[in-house]
Amino acid sequence: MKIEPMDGTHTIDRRVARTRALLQDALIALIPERGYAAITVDDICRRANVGRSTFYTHYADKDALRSATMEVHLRLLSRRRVSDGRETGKRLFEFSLPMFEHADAFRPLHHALLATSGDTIHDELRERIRRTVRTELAEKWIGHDGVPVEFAVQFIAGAFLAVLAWWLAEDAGLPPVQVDDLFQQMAAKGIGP
Amino acid sequence: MKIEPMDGTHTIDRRVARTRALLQDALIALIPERGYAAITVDDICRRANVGRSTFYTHYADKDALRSATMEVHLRLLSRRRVSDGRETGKRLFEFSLPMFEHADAFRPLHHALLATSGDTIHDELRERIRRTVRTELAEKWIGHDGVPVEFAVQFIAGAFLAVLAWWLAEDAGLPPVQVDDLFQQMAAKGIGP
DNA sequence: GCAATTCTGGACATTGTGTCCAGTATGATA
DNA sequence: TATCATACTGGACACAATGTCCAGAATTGC
Repeated sequence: MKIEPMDGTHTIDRRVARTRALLQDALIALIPERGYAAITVDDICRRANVGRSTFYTHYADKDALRSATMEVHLRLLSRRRVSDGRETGKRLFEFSLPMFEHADAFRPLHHALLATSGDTIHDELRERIRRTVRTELAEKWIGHDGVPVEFAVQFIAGAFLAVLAWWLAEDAGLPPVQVDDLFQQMAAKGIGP
Repeated sequence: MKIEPMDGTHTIDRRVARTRALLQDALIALIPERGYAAITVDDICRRANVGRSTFYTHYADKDALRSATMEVHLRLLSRRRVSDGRETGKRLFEFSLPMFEHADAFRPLHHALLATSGDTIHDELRERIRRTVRTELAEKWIGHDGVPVEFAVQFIAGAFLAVLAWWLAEDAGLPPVQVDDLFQQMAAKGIGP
């Protein structure tokens, strides 16, 4: 197995490229079906029509394959962002549109990467939070500007869980009331002035 | 093994209670150390000083233990919210403060439940998004009202990923430009008028 | 105290992992 | 097209973890 040049200058053996592509595609195809955790190396190989021992000459394990797959596509994404000529400037969150566009173009991949099936540990809690937010918004929120309620639900629930996780990881202690204040404030007014 | 009454009316065998508590505590203690995925049933039992065969008389597998553990604590949370007498009214997101408070009171549990260690599938992407947001905010954002930059990073990154996942799951197609618009709008102005 | 229930440790079949190898097929190069 | 280097293959192996089962010991509820 030749070492792949970092700059992508010269091509690698066709067989290598073929095998890796088959394995990556197989993984992407399988994730929505059973969820990442339930997939075995053997599953991937059978789907890809690749010998199991071959798998291990390319990737150390299932996680390595996943990482490599992500790496390839996120690299594509960065390249696109640089080369598409939109001027980079003062507008906040310029990453978002290219990301949405890339996700749209590679739906199966991104769907696989973000599917709740990937890992069940957060899912129950997430769903619970979403339900709560949904209920509150339905009762007290006058949707405006054609923002779908469900969009707001996802936005708020996602932000909340991220903040909660961060706050718990940082032992440096804001008291609960204070984090909550920040959350309420940003949920209500956003990031702008 | 007696069936536990749904209403919690009468108590169960002391041994059962003891064993279950030991197992749940062991799981919570182990998650921050190795991450949920890497923990084996045997690990849990050794930590809890409980025979492995005993484990299986209480829970079908590791996931069942996790679910039960969450269930117990989320039940506590709902009960608290109802009974703490804060009037429920027009304010949005009343769930958040009780949740922050409960998380603070049961730090190890919630830390364990939300730790990125749980499952690695999203983590690389999450971290990447956070980095991007962090960079953009550092360059273009005049933090205000004493909102820590890192708080904003977590808030925005969390919201973005949740929205992205939802949009990909819903095949009903908003075009990328439109989702992005919604995202930008809500990130900037929040949910209020 | 006594019957009922739970805990225990060990054995077992099963599944998935990761390594290794000798033989075969295929691509790169000239 | 010939030849050499490299990649693929399938099967065997040791190992780790899962989930089931059991008979005996320990604890509990009454």
